[in-house]
Amino acid sequence: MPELPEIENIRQTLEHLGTVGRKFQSVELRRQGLRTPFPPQMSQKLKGQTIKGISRRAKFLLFETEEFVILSHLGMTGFWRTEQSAHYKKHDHVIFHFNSGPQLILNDTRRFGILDLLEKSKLNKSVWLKYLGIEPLASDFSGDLLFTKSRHLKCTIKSFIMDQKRIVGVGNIYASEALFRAGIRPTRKAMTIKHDEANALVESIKKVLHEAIASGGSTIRDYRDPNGNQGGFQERFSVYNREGSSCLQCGHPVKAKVIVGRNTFWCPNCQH
DNA sequence: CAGATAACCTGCGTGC
DNA sequence: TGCACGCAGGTTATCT
Repeated sequence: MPELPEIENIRQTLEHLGTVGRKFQSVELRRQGLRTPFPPQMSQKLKGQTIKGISRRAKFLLFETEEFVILSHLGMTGFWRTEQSAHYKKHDHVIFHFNSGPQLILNDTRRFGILDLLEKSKLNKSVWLKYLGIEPLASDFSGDLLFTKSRHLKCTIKSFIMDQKRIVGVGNIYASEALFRAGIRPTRKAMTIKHDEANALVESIKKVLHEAIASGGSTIRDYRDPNGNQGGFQERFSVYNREGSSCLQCGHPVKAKVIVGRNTFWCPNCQH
């Protein structure tokens, strides 16, 4: 489900809801795990710990306490929501109970998500974060960098920008959208991207991610922020999910094709 | 070894 | 109405 803009939106919404400062009473695990087993002794370890901050790395949400970091990846269908009463829904797998304020509930239909607990000092060495690439919204993510890193690579430019070992946070929606804005076909080999195209692509990635964050992310089916609100960026897709419809820029029909296992959309007239 | 594909899991829309 | 099939925001184990 969620790519960088959705995770960032969840992070900001949780902050606005006053999650920072809450103290854990218990953690209720309603099954053994998701994609991986839940960490042992989670409730015992977190009891009495206070959430000091909520940050994001790639598509991971990180809840920091005095001693630990709770690491949450939402896979395809995961989301967090707050709930005043103990009224649970199907696929509510984890409930954070605090000393005050609403409960925080992790719901994940397909269970592709991850929830882990790490000692603070072991965070950066953890297998989850160790191999992650550069943050696309960081100032050192530049056209120069993308150009240099993509030389001699035979993979498509689409799979390049979606590879979390290289660039983090860009998933299937924003890959198509960024390539459209940059005028680059997703089928191009990464090694054929010219220097000025690399510059345009990096600018497009940053811009599309910023715009998506500002409009609350994209809701295709499951995504909700912790208040239960849908995103708004799906109404502003240029190409994603628009196969056969007219390109908003030139009127040509939008094409679709599966690339590295994911459906991919582009305008054959605007993108070269 | 880089790159492509299958598998993990549930639900929903489509077409017969 | 029912059922089979394909497809969905991600990642990784397994192939070629």
